[in-house]
Amino acid sequence: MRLSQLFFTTLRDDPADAEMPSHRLLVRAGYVRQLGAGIYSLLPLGFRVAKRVEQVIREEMDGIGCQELEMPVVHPADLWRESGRYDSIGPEMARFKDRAGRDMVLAMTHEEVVADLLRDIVRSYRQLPLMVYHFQTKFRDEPRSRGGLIRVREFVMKDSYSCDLDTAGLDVSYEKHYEAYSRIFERLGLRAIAVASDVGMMGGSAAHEFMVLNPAGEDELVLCEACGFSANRQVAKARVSEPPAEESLPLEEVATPGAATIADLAAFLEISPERTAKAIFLVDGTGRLVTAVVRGDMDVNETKLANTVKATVFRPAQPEEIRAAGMWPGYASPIGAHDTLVVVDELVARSSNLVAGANREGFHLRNVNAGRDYTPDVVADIVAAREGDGCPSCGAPVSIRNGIEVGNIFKLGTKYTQALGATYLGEDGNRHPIVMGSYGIGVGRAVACIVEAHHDVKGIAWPEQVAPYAAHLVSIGGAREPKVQAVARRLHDAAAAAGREVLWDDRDESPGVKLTDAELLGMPRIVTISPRSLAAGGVEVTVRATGDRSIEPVEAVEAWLTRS
RNA sequence: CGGGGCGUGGCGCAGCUUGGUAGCGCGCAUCGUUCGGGACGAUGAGGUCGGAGGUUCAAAUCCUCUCGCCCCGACCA
Repeated sequence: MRLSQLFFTTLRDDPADAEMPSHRLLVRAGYVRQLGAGIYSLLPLGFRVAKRVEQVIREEMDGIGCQELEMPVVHPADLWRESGRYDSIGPEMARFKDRAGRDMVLAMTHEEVVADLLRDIVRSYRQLPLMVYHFQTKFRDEPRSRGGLIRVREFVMKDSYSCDLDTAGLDVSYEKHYEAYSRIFERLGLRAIAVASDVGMMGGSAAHEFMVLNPAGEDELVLCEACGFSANRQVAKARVSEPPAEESLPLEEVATPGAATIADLAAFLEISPERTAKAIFLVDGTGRLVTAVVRGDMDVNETKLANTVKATVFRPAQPEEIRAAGMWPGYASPIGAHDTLVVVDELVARSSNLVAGANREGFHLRNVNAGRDYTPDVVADIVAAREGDGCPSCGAPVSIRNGIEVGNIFKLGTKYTQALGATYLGEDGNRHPIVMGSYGIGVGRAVACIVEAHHDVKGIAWPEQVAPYAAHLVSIGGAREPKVQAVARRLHDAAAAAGREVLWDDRDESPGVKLTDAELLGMPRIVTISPRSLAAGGVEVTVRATGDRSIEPVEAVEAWLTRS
């Protein structure tokens, strides 16, 4: 491909709205262009990268016996009504009516379609197990897109679905995906770590997310260097030293004027925050007030809390709502509370003689003991793991890092097949729901993560497996140097003839421009052809990632470019 | 949805406070010189100042509304 013909342009300046390296470089080097918030075009270079990423994924999916197909982007709303998600999913799903007035949706995912296909096609246990996948555009109207290609609203995802007779079969399919994903990210040049994750609104029994560490990542991971434990902070258990066993002391009210925060309270009473209990008030989707009680030095993990009380969404409670339940914001505790669900963290339940609110402005109570002074409705692990807490597996201190989710695998179970009636007739003569798993990888996000991991101040440095072209020929001297032109054309044409197209910067630009652009674009090898290199015996080959350069005979480079 | 910021030629920006002929750098076009690290000279093209309404003799500039984009938060297979 001649650069003079390529539909692209490089930018000398960083685009004003790009912050992450991947965003800046992909725009600046002419790989992508933004159309709207979270909506991007892939230019020819970007498209080639995406195709190569897809090919890696395709090979690994095919390798585990997953069959490629294609399912629609536009779905009748009725299909989503059958699974119940038409109503349970919020405004992030785009809805519209067709000309006949039928409700339609833009697909966010394809569990329903798979289940619909299964109920059409699968009759007997002999037809299972089965795995299918496709690459398809998804539209999710995220409340906030950000970070260039990292978080977008429209994107291509590889999603696959396993369909098994039972959960034992699901375990096998899940494991196959786990292994395939590990190989995929390895091949893509991504150091992805699998972390246990929340199953969220997808339902199901187990899930892993494949995460790439990145300071700008939106997920928080709890990692243990000692034993390799890893989990999403949303679900990670924290091991904290056991509270001292003490005799319960009598309740004692103490004036704490102005001490409405844990920090103020601890300072005022000259005690450690560990000796206090704090109450957090949330209202769930049904309007129920949830009072969560954790130790003063810890924070509530809303995901854990939501799973504990079977809530889907929370909002912070208003002060009036808290007072209506018999508690006083700033000086609150569940003592004497009513009309609220009291959820107490395990650690608080096991602690003795904590300081907690008196539900009276300016007063706290010493020696509060759960069970004696108030009755928890639920006792559960609801706190967020902290940096330095004990690893739940080995006890060593954990660290907390940000990560970007590049893939996920879910054990779905029978949620969708039951709702849609996708069943098979078993060996036992009975009808059973098919057991599903679902597995996703965002292609564009993977591309962005590869750039995050493979770039320097000069530009991108693609791993060979995903580079849009294996080599970038830079001819120096232009039309004045027929020998240079001839060698460049020979290499370019030979590679093209061998089906291994290379990029050739044949533009009439100064050497500085061409070399700078070559480094920005990031092909694995930059081949410089100039009077100087020819005089030295060939062409100069620079390894983009390392900067290593050497003069190679033209024949050797030609052989390398054309080998299959 | 809450908070903050920004919309001026393809890109990056100044001009706005204090209304009065729209500017700079890069890029682009033509010609000439140059040619291994973002060259130089000359000439030139290109802008409804996001949009609508208002104030005014006069609006990029002041006022109102509106659209879009970015960042933080909330949210999120």
